[in-house]
Amino acid sequence: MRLSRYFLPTLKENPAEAQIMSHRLMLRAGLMRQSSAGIYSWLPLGYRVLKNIEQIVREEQDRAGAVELLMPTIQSADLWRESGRYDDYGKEMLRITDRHDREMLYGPTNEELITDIFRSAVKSYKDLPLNLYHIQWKFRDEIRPRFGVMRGREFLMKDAYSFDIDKEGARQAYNKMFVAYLRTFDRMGLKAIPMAADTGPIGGDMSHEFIVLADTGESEVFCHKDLVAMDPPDAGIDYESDLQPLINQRTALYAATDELHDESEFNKIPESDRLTARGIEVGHIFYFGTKYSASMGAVVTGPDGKDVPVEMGSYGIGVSRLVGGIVEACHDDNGIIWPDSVAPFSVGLINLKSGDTGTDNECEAIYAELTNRGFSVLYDDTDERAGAKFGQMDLIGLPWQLIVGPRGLKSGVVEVKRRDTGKREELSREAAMNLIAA
RNA sequence: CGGGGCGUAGCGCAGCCUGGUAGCGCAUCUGGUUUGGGACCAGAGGGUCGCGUGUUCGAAUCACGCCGCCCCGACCA
Repeated sequence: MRLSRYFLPTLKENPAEAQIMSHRLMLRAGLMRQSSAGIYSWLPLGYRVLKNIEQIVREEQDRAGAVELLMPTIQSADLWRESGRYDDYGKEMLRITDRHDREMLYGPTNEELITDIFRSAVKSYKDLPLNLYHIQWKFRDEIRPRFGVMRGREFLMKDAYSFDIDKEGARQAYNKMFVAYLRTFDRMGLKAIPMAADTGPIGGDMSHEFIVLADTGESEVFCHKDLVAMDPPDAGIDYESDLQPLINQRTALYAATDELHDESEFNKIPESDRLTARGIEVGHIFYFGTKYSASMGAVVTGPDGKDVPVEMGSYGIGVSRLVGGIVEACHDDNGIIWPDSVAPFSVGLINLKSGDTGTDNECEAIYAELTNRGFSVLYDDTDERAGAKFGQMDLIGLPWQLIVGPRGLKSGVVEVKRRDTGKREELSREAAMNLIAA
């Protein structure tokens, strides 16, 4: 993409309304714009990041055996009356009426809808286990939206719903999602730590929040240091095998958010292994048994010929929140530092003297070859000053910067810079491209 | 919803107290000089001062009402 033909409205100054770093950087780097409180437009650069994150989430859900579908944003109130939540949900639910005065709502979550789909189509235990998910916009009329996309009212969420014949099956479904989440967040360059969460009336140990460590996170978290160092499960992991030992290994060590923090338990950890930090909740998984299947009549016939309500769980990932979460965790004084896997472009190509035949030709050649090799390149072909180009490129945080100027060309080199380490090298064109490709 | 703050050019702000021709920096446009870390000179464009009502000869400025946005609390991916 040529910057001169792109739409990338960056800002040199901090917008007054943005208080935390990720919000400021997202506005300044031209990723998104606020359209009203808690509601954002995604600009081209931010939309690319959002899509990249969404795709990683999708790939890991698919790998774990979940099946993607798409449910609507607008739902009928009738289903919510069946589950009893139409009244319970309160003002957080955006309620609307259509032209015939039918009561509708903008979905804040989809348990009712998925249960309805399930019950109308699945009748036998032989069709289980089943895990259905979608990635769709949700609306929750938060009392106070804040921190940009970290707590918007409209947000993109992946929500998966598992259906099993019994509790053992539900546990395996839960464990699959647990493992998938570890992999998902790791692929985005995040350290996400599973922490026990309140299980509500169901009880048990099957609810976890996944918390990304970031200095400006919303909640304070306490955990054993070793949890941070653990490697994610391998891509080749067999999701049909018994995952419980792996889960046990991840949940044995102390980890809690401030709500569930137990100071005396925490103090049993040797002091040097204690970690107190701040975190952002990016995922939440839980098992809720037959809460919806019982009230909504989602039953399957078991091997004994008797109908039983299905055991369910739900598994959320805040996709749009993750954009903010990643920026919050990955930035420096000069701007964002995207992890390679979610970066909007992998290479920023800077022509230091646009209009100069030498640098123009060199950049065109590099641009063409990198593109041919499958890299996404943002080519700054504008006639801005060098300083402005460098500043903007650091701000938007692409992993690689390739800098082409007349000075280097004289000696046959271009400069390659890694955004995360700041390391620069002067290399021949070919060597530079090989370095990026490696 | 309770408490606090803000709304003046695309962005950041001054002016308001003490009413009298709407300002500054950045950005934008034109011409020129520049060009390796957010340039310089000269010129130009851009505003129903959030909206409404009132007070007044006269309102960005005073009063009342409304709307929007931000921050602190309860809620959450």
